[in-house]
Amino acid sequence: MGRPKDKSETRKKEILDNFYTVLAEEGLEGASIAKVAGRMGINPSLVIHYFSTKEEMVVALVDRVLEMYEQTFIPQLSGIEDPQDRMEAAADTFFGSDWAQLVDHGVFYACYSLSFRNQRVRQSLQRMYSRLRELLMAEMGDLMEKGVIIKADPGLLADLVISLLEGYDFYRWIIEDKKQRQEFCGFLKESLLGMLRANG
Amino acid sequence: MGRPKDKSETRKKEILDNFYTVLAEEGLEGASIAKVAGRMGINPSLVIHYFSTKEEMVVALVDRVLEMYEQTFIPQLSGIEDPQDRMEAAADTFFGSDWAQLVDHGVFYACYSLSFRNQRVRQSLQRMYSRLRELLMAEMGDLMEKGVIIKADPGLLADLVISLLEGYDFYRWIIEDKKQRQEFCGFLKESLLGMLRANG
Amino acid sequence: MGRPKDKSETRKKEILDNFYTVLAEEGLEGASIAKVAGRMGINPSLVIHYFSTKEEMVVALVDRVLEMYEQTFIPQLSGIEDPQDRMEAAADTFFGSDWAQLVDHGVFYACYSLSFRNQRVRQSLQRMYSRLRELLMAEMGDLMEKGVIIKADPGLLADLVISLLEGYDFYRWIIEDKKQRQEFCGFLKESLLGMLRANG
Amino acid sequence: MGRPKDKSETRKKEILDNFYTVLAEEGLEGASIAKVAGRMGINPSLVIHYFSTKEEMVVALVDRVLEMYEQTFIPQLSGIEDPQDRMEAAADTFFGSDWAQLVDHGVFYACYSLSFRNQRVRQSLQRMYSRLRELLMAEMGDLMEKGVIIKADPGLLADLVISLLEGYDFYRWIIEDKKQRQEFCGFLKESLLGMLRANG
DNA sequence: GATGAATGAGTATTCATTCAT
DNA sequence: CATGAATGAATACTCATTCAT
Repeated sequence: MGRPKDKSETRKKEILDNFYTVLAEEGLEGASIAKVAGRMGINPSLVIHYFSTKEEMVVALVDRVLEMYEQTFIPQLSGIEDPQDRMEAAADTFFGSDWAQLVDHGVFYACYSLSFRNQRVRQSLQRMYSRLRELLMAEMGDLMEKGVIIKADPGLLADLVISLLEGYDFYRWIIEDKKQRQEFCGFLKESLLGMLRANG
Repeated sequence: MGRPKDKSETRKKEILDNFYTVLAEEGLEGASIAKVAGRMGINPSLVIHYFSTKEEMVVALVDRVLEMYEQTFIPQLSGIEDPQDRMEAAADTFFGSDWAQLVDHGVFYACYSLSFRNQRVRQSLQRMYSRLRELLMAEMGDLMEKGVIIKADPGLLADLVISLLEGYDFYRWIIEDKKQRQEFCGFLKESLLGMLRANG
Repeated sequence: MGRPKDKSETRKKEILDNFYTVLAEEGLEGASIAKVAGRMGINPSLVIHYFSTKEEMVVALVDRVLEMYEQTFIPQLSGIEDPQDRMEAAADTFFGSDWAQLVDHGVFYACYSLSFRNQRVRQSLQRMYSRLRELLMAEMGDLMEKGVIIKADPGLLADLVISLLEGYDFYRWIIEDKKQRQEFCGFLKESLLGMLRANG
Repeated sequence: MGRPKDKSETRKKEILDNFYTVLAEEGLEGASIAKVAGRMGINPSLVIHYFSTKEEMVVALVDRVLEMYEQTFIPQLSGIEDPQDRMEAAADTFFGSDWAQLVDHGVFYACYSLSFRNQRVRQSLQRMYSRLRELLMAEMGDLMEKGVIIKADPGLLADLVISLLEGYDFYRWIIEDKKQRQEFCGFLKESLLGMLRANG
């Protein structure tokens, strides 16, 4: 089945991989079709042959990056029976180093940055976060029912989790001291769990 | 006094203002010396006469932007006698629209983005956040003494406030619905205050 | 055969020809990619498409110029049976007007000048002169055996010939008077032959 | 006397010295008023204040360089009584390292190179060489009278000396091996003396 | 005598893209 | 599918020079 399409698909992926690397190394300002092609040892026109336009390539990359995020948090938020355990596993995921190192920080913020001028990029971002939010909401609802966490608007709770998570991601880069960063990470996780956990 | 220096200084400011606008409109990838000069109706080489390099200009812009932030949060965090009131005033500042609209979002994240490849930019960012952190720590210490907030490591509390603040700033852009955004803002502020306020 | 390569090669030659002319007319300081392209009615970026850098183009030009020299003295130093005749033919070549007008004087000294700051250019020059020296040495050895010239270190004799030749080339440009120049040329040739010819 | 003019003169000299250095380091293509001023820590406009034009500065430099040559060979060719000794002293001067290192090689050939496009530069060169020639001619005449050297047209002999000298200067740069260069130098000097010395 | 503002043309090089092969 | 020729606009930056102070 679909042999020719396969080749095209793998080529596209290959190109996006190299574009990703260039983006990580040189930022939005420094990323160019020529550099991507240069890294691959192919002709720049070939890159355009696959993506027809630089914008198309950028959008494809953003989608790929966001997909990577998605495919990480989806499996992590399931599979554990005990709700209390599951909640903590989720927190571990978000504040763990796997998640943080999943996508190059510079690349992610380049995408975010781009969303201010590129509507398609912004929509991709919104789609991704809305899926994450939905997942968190379902989770929250479940945990509430089981009495593990406070009873509140699940949507707002999800928003809270997301912003804390992103705030952590953002601020982590500012803290240079490794020990301080680790302490900060632990404290943030505890604070979040404390906030959610119903208590009396 | 200091007439000649004045002219140079005002010119530099003028250039940075225009650079800021270009950056807001076209992002890092689209910002160029020629465009800045074009907006001002001057010759590109004059821009270079003042900032001998594009990098120099970028760094100057970053410093200017961060200074704007700083000069906003410093005065806001003082002047109110009653500690309880002051804490709420601070929260209002951070989650209020003034703060959010102080610096163009795209510009701020362009600066942040740049910090991944430009050491000087990163250091400027770190300097700014370290000042904010210090201020918050002092504030926290004070509030703790007065028994208004929970007793905890003031440094960690400051970190928590900063990440919540930045998480809010980040995520706000994703939420398109205005009403949802407002609700989210209010909820976040309340959550923060709730976390800080000594439980009991 | 080799059609595609042909096109590239001829284009490159075409560019070098025009570069040569620009160099002759405006010197190293005045030669620019834009001027070369301008002469050809093509886009400057096309020049860079072929020689990815100005330096690369310069080096190619130098090699081409030196090749022209080489391909002139190689055939001249052979083909005549009688050794005495051959020696005089060689002298005629070096001090004749063909050789002198082979390569534009200004261009040649521009290349030489460049060799002080560009290692590759210097090496090209050295390679050319070392070939000329080898040829002369072989010739000298032959002439010595046949008793036509003095017996001496052939390497040193070759060096002597080369410096006299270059001294002539250099100084010729200083002498404005045509008649004086011709007399000087004849005298130099005779002096050289006298020096070589075993005295009596 | 002439205080203000003095300052102006020393300033000019200072500028030319720095220009010379820049020329030696970066060649004709790389030399610019800005770089000269940069080296001196003064404003580029000040350089133009003294020389009004780049060309004027270049011409002044050429004259200065040639003057340096002149002021070296003039004193060397006098002061020794015995004619035989004087001739050998002269040869020592020309083929000695002092003369060779007097003016940076790159700078000298830059000047020579320039003479192909700048009439004033060419004339300066011609003036210098004509003085050298005159001096040599007088010397030759004297030596002929005294029977130390061959009887021939002194003008042609002077031309011969000059071209051998310049050929040596030119070719020395090509020979990389130090030992070979020294041998070559000695051989050239001997050849010259042999040629001049009355046969016998 | 010296500085600094300003210009305008010029530099090499890079860019995304199109087209023919 | 892939290359290479070609373009034209853009990039940061340098240049010599003028002018006002």
